[in-house]
Amino acid sequence: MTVYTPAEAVEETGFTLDTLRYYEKIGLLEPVERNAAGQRRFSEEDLSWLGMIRCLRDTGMPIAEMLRFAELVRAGEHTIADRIRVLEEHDRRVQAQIANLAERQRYINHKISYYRSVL
Amino acid sequence: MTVYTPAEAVEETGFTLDTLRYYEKIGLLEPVERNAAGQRRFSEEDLSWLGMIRCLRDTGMPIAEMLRFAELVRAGEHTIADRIRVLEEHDRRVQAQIANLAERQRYINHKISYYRSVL
DNA sequence: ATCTCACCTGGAGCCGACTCCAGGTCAAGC
DNA sequence: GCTTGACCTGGAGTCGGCTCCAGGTGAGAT
Repeated sequence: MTVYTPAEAVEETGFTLDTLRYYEKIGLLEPVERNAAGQRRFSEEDLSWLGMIRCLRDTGMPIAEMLRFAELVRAGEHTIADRIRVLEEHDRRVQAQIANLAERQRYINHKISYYRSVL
Repeated sequence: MTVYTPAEAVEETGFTLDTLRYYEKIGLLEPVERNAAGQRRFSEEDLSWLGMIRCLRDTGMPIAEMLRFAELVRAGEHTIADRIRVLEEHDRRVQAQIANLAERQRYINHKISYYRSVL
């Protein structure tokens, strides 16, 4: 049952402490355990959930949708089919993002080639 | 020398009219020609530059950097080597974005598989 | 002629996602 | 025992990028 101080959680997750507090405040993170002095002590579970958050965030999922996903997770096992649906849908968007970036990248490369040709 | 009405420019570029006006206001777009009544008439050149803008925007380049690129373009032919540098640098970031998305997508897919396994 | 509709302007407002601040509390090293 | 520094809170502020609004103009369709 390892616990992590705020500084360690920052280190592990790559989020700032302010961001972690913000996520807790808006309910993206369930209320984090506290020590006697009221300081946060993050659990392994918190960190693993934050790993999911990072993944969703970095693939462009808006906070509002992450909140909905968080509620599914909290609601228990019977929402697993729903969670799969959310993730599959998101996966498709990520796929589309990648395709779009690759397409735009081709344009950029054409432009670079053109510039090279007129140098 | 085809010209485009605002509505046509919207149609062609996929930007809203407000966004086009905003881009002109901040100097991302050079002052657009006007007809006698003061209404904008976009040139082919404007549209092609907007195509570039769309590409850079959709690949995540911040407006501040697009502005710098716009200045290079305005400054004339002698900035072509600099423009190549900007685009190459950006291309690398796009590449990194794609790699990152693909990586995150793997995580999402693992999660989906896991959820399927516990259904 | 009149109406409608696409425009125009300057400036305010909005939204998402943080980020910062003031003022306070504890714990641990010297 | 004191200082330093990591942490706490609620709430305000910031930032990027639009988006909307009020009030007005001019041109073409009925």
